[in-house]
Amino acid sequence: MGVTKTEIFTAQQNHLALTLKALAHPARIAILQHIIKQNACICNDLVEELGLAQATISQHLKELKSIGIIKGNIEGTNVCYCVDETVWQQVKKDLNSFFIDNVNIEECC
Amino acid sequence: MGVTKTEIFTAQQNHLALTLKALAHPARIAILQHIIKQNACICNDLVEELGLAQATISQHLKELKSIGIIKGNIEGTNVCYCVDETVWQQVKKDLNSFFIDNVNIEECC
DNA sequence: TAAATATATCGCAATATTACGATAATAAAT
DNA sequence: ATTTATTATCGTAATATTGCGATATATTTA
Repeated sequence: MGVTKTEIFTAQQNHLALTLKALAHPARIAILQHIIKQNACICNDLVEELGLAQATISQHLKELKSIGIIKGNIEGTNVCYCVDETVWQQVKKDLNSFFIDNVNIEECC
Repeated sequence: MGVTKTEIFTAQQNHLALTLKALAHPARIAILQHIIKQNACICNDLVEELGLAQATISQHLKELKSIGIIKGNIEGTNVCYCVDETVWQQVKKDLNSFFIDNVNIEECC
């Protein structure tokens, strides 16, 4: 018990859920917003900007990387993070599909 | 430790994160899709459709209700669930804002 | 009133998430 | 080579999530 039963859902449902989960934390939303605002940024910028420990920021970056929505380029001792445009657009598309495919909503009963 | 530090984020960031979290489970995505497909449905339909225990479905419905995206009308011993159109549109708008306000994405470094 | 039906809630066990200090790994600068 | 700077990973504590059986609640039917 206590484990999500992924086997009873479709690949699409599981994938969308994983994507949403990766985005479903205020720190990760803030990280994405900051990366986009600055076009790119290094881990330490986020530590100062958000006021979370370096280990915590690094962990959140890892989760965002896990769905591919950001990528990091090594530049000396820094790692420069930016959004992966292709994945970003795909996520946008997946969410739109979910909301647009289901348009004819009527009120209840 | 181990608790999300909501106080260091904006209300908008926290709200979007909560919304995404409520949607970030395959069962809840499946529930929403089924409700929309059937226009409305009762809890027991979902139990049979998804193959999760009645208590589990009820809990997932509660989480969806917590962000207001679904509402339930009591009809005898049944509760008829459907999407709250206003909230649905608002969620759609919030997500669009997040993705559309951040359009000029460039590749990294 | 009693039985049947549908849903919600409680309590619990298994697992996952969140945050952080400590430490490792890597590259630049001295 | 050693120090400095940046990031990743490990280990751990606190908390949250997931799923389900058992039970409570509420309405309908017999």
